[in-house]
Amino acid sequence: MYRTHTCGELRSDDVEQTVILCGWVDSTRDHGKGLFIDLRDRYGVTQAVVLPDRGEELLAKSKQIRNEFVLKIEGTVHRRPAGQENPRHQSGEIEVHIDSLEVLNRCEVPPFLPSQPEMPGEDLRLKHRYLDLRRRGMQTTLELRSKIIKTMRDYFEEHQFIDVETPILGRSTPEGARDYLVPSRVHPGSFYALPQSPQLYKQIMMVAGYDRYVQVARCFRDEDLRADRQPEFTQLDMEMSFVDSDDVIGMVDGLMARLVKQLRGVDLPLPLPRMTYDEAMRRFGHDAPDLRYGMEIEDCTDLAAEAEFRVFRSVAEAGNFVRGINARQAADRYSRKGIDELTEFVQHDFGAKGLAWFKVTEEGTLASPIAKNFPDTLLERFKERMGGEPGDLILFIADSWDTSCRALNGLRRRLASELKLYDPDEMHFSWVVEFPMFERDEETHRWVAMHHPFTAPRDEDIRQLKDSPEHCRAKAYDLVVNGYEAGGGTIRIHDQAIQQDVFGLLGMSPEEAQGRFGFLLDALKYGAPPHGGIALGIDRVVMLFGGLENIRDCIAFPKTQRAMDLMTEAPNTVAKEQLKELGLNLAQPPAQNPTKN
RNA sequence: GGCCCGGUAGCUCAAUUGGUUAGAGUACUGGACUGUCGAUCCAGUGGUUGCGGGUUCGAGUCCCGUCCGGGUCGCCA
Repeated sequence: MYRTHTCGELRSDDVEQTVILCGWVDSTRDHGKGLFIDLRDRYGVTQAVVLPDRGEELLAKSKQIRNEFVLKIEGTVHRRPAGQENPRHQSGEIEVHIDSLEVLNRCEVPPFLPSQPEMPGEDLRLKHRYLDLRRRGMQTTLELRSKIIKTMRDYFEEHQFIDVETPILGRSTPEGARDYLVPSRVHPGSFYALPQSPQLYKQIMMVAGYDRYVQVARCFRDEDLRADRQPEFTQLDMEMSFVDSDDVIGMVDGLMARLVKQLRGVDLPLPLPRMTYDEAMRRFGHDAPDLRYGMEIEDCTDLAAEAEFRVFRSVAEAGNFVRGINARQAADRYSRKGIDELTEFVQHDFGAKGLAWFKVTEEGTLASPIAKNFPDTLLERFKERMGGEPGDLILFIADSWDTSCRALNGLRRRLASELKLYDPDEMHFSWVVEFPMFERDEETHRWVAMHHPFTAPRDEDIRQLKDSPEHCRAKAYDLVVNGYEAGGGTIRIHDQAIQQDVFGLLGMSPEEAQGRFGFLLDALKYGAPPHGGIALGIDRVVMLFGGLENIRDCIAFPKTQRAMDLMTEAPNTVAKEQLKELGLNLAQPPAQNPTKN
């Protein structure tokens, strides 16, 4: 028998029991005639003691022990001497007096210790992920992840969903993100694509009559990485038949309440609040606003139009916008230099032309280098519109709608973080609904689907599909948590005529559409029920419930910003024979393996 | 692809606006110690300052290039 207990479960009730524990050496404290060993596994840490009276042999053996050795110890559980309990460990009231000890495996001197107080560099953590995953923080996160997925599966099972796996090797559909491609050996020159999501398959499941489908699905997108984006990620993907937006949203509301109850022991009030896309852009400049704090955008374009200040007036006259936010009581927190940094930030990151600012003085007036360009009465109206109180810092962006949205959202997030306007433990759930059906492609000026081309328009917008597509809103909904898009979904088009109209708007002929999505269009002809669904980003949900700042910490084996796995050194070159078998020639010789530097 | 930050001992960091032999904590090695829990005390090993080039009497420090890690804009239906 390897062990009778784990390193996290012994308590004072177990005193006098003979036990066997296995685990890794977290640390040792050598006192000469005896020594202490903290033995660790994923359940906890138990202190084991080699007492001075247990003989030379055991003592000598125990002195060979080093950090991260794998041990099996046998001994008896004892209550610790009074006053020597360690409240930092759950097993801190007891210790195991070692009778015999076996080194199951040695460990080379590790590049870092799982229990060391300083966090090692991320590249080192990823290279030696097996050591990193021994850290308590990673264990906690992976346990949380497992619990979240279990809760999701239980919930959907209770609601009659059926878990169906869909192919990983699929077909490239040139909409959306860049595909990861897999060459076919059997069909030289042809490629599979890894799924960006199981979107089309789950719709086909609906046609097939499996009216409630769910899957924990791995998805792949070959785009640049971010703190919250990995090339390979996991979605909780679901789809339902005979439903409209409210049904899908309600189902996810229930799931979120279940998760919050299960993981935080709190009742989440339902239904979750909803806001339209237009309102989100107007009030927050972003389709996934962080609602843990206020600092909403106010539109002052009408006031700007009255100003002699040319920057403001010309923007207003050109049909653009002067909008601002009020950072309450932040006037003292941002010096002239600090505001210069904010200016550079909005110019550089969002292409804003500039940043106009006012500080509300003790006397209640607006102070700013540009204040002299405004009559006092107008300044007063700006202040009133922005709700300015003494000590506030008011910031304005005068620019196009898009740029002002982007810049103000950027400012809002940055200021909230710097001013600590939110409790990092708090979670705020909401929905953003009624997204536009289409948006203009900047380069080609053609309409492109904002979500995907199968998204259904709102019933009341179908009439204007052809005449004014820009006003056409979709049955689309995003779940937003703390300023992150945690998930998104739509009701799909099940009407052939509408689907063809949408394709037409997107500049796709029926033949072209047939070529790209023929299998889906065919399926939709054979009795497709009204249906819709949603996909939740599980990695992000874990990140949010875990209060973490990047998605890599939620994934056992993540990739770096350059999409490398530092442990396995994937991707890597392959043998010439493998390429030949696939009928592939490299246009360029492969680059030197970058990790070798 | 652009911009920003970082790379110094195994690890985490320091090193005066370019100036002596690049330091500290920790880990590691050896020794001491009967109750520690970030054990303590003593001693020791450990460096191509990511890599390549340049400026200079002199470069960890300045310049150019490059690689790696991170953040971000573009991108991500």
